[in-house]
Amino acid sequence: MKKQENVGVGGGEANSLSWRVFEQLEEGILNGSILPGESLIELKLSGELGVSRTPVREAIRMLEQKGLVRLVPNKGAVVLGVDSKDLLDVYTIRTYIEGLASRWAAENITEARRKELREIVDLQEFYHLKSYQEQISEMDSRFHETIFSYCESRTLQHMLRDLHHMIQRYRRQSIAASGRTEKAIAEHRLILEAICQGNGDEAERLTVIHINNAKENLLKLLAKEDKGAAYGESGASN
Amino acid sequence: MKKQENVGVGGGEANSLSWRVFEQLEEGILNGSILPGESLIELKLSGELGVSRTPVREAIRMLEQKGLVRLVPNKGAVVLGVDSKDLLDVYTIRTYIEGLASRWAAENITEARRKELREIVDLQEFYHLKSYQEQISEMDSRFHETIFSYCESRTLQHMLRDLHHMIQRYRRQSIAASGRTEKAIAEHRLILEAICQGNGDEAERLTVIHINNAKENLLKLLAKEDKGAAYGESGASN
DNA sequence: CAATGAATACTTGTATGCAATCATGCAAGT
DNA sequence: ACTTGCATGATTGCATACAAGTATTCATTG
Repeated sequence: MKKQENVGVGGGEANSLSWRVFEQLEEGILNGSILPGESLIELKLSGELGVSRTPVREAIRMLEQKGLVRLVPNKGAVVLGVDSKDLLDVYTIRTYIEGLASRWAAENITEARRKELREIVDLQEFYHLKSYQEQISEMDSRFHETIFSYCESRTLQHMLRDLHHMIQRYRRQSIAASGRTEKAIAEHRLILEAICQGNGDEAERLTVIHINNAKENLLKLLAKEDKGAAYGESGASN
Repeated sequence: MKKQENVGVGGGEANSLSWRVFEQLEEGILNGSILPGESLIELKLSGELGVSRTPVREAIRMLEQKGLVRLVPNKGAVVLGVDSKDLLDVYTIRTYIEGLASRWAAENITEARRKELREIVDLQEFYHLKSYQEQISEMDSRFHETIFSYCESRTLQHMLRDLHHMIQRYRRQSIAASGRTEKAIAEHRLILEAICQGNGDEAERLTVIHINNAKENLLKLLAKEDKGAAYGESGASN
């Protein structure tokens, strides 16, 4: 038991087929191209993806642990998907715990982290001025993910990562022409400052408000959708 | 070669070898019999458990999704385990979201559920009078699990189930001779009443307090442990 | 004796084969 | 027409086979 120097896990997930299949299926489920109720048939998938059943099986097992499919005895893995109720639940849950992540991030702030976080918000502002919607959304995700990577709680980070995965479809589709972008960036900046100052109370308070605002936005969007409007209008920046 | 058993698909998850291996490994990791840093070698495990590599692999993939092991390219799956920092984090996180589960449970209360919940607390009290420690703990788990099965949020339930899994070792070992049992049952009863009355605010408030108390208890226990005392004394009932 | 390089063993990743189980459809009988 | 029983096919669960990469060991050489 000597030899340490393992592969840096940061970012680089395993490059195995199992993982690629998993990510592909997850993506499909979360962005809606694989519909809830659908059955994932190992043989069919392995044919379509050009791999054998083994990686497909493993991917399906992983999806099951994530709660994205349910294994039904002789029917295959039936897709559960994420409906609008789930979406709202996720936002509510985030209201409850993402503030905690900000609090902990504030408690664990370092100079390098201050710099990194600030850069993200600056970039987001820059992209906003340029109206680069795609990048705005990208920075939005980065901001939140960076914060909870600073919280130094494996458990909380894991939970938040899963939650963010679940809502990525909504986030991506709601990027364009957000009336809230400007406000959201301002909120990000406030949170940023609180975290940089190591003010956990304030960071938490502001984050809760921020996510509540995002949730209100989602509610409006869902109401519009119910009235028949399309999906991709109104605000992102949650 | 090995006994084929009539295994079959029956039950989908519970009966499959993969599932059993998964549960066995999970149990081992969470109760500390498989130590953090240890490598799970597929061939070794498949030999020890008398199954082939396939179910072992699948179990390991599941553990990875749960964050209990980390797959290292050519070293196998290295166990991450749950240290006391994780334990505390879990309690803190529960403080933030388990109240939400109680709130939602209160909002979705029905007559049948009132009855079921009440029975659990009654039983716990009964076992307390009889000093059946094992059953007290069992009812403790049942109480909380039942509540978040009523919250009707797949996501929240999933998250809480995982959290409870993570701390099951502590809960089990801290059953005996809890000075807090009586107090905890009283708190359960208060929460029960709030939920039964559909009073979400109160249910949430009481639950937060309850879990905070349990957390304080854990802190005391960990402090004692640091001073060299054994693990299994003092309070359960979280 | 130390260094180096080749052989070996270990470990995972992927594919395939086989058995068990369940769903489905069809035919026969009442 | 409705039910029952059987044959067939679909699908999973598990085991094994094979390939590839890596760590380790050991022998050879300077």
